[in-house]
Amino acid sequence: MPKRYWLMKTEPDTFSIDDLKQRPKKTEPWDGVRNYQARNYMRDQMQVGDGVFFYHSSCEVPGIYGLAEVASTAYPDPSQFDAKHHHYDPGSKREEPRWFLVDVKYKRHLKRPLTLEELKQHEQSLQGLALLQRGNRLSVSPVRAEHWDYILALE
DNA sequence: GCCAACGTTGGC
DNA sequence: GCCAACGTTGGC
Repeated sequence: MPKRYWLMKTEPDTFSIDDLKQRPKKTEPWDGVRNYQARNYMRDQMQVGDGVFFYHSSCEVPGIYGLAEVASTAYPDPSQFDAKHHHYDPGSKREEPRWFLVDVKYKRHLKRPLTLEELKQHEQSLQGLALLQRGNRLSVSPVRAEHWDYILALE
C-alpha cells in the first residue's frame, strides 16, 4: 500500500509535540479517540510509516507544529476498558473492542509553525483539506499527497 | 426511524 | 467565555 498522509490534532496543554519528542522512543499511543470516523481511519487505513502533521488546537496559535509518523498498525485502545480513565467506555467489550489507536512517533519540529491563519490564506491550493472545511472537528483526518507537499513547501 | 436535547470541539 | 457546528443519545 502506498504511503498515506494524515493530520492529527491535539491540545498542547494536554499533549504537545514537545511532549512527544520527550517520550521514550519518541513514541506515544494515540489514545482517547472516541469518534467513529477517526477510528476508522486509524483502524482501516493507517500503515506504519505514514506521514503525520502534528496539529495544536484549542491554544493561542492553532497550527501545524511538527511532523510525526505512524509507528504501529491499529490495536485496541486500552483506556476504553479502564473504569478510572477519562475515556472509559462501559459499552465496549474486550472480546469486541470498539476503539482503536495507533502509535505515533516524533519526526521533527517544523522550522516554523504553519498556523491555521496562514493555511487559510492558501485555501485555493488546499481545496478539500479537511482541516479547512467548515465545522470540521475530526481529530484524525486524511491529507492528500499534493496537499502534504504543498504545505511542507510553505515551511 | 425521527428529531429534540445534550455534550463536545475548537476558533475566536 | 462565547457560540457555531455537529455527533450522539434517547423518547416516542
